[in-house]
Amino acid sequence: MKQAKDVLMEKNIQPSFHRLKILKLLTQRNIHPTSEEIYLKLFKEIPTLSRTTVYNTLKLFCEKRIISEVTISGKEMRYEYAEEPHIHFKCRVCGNIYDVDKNCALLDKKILEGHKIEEYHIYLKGVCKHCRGKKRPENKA
Amino acid sequence: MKQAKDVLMEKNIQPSFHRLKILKLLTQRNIHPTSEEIYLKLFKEIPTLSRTTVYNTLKLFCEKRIISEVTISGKEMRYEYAEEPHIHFKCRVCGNIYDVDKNCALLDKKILEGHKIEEYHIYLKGVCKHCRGKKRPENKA
DNA sequence: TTTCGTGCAAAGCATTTGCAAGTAG
DNA sequence: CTACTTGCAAATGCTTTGCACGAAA
Repeated sequence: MKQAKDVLMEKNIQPSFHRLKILKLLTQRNIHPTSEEIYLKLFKEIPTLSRTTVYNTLKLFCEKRIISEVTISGKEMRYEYAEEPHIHFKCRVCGNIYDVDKNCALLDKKILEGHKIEEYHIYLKGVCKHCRGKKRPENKA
Repeated sequence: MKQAKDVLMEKNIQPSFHRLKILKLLTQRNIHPTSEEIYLKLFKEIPTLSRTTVYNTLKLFCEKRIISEVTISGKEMRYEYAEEPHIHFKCRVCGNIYDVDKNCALLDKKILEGHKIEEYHIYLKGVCKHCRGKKRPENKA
């Protein structure tokens, strides 16, 4: 795994303390946090952190294609550090988001019906393997 | 094509004037309007229409699985009347959303890595065939 | 010294909610 | 009469913006 500092330097972004913290948090495997989740988690370590900085940083990282937006929820934006496109699954019972199987022929296509494809966002919804056995599955999200 | 009135009756929804108007608008082919677009369009014919009614109706239709939510934009919710799952493409230059090719093996799967799939949302982003020839493509959305 | 990173507070925008009035069976 | 549909206005929640302070190059 590339060093967080190098990732930023390569994109001509000053590797400030806050930016490094936010990027390191995002490089954890299989997480898709909201800006609020990022803020709350880092706030414990950095009590001076502001939501604005989190938003500014996420916006900057998205523009520089370091992270990508996950719009699976429709309610709030989620973010992930993704080096290659993959598929997301959201469980309507527990609300968890899982990364699943990458072997999708669709992901290889660069042109489809004449349109140039730059980004793939594949969102599946249903009931996850952990919730399928539950007696009374209730929608959480 | 089924009659709008019958679609609602089958789901035990009173086919009120407003509901029929909203449903009929949504059954047009290949459109993915926001609630605001629906409101503005219908407001011309129905000056007493309120945004609340549009929201209430869209929520009801979603719950009854008559329409589905399209979260491709991340900014605002879009809606569509979709009888079968398909793929959406959003052009970052003109902002238009296109329905594309349905032949995706993924769409046949009911179970993936143990998770039960109930909904498919496949969003592609890039530059559409109409904008690819433009001199200075600028992001619109 | 000039630019950049940060943070507060206010504003913005899409959506939801509480409640009251009107309508239909 | 009773339940449902509608609409206004206020509230909510996520995100953006304006602006000022302070640190870094």
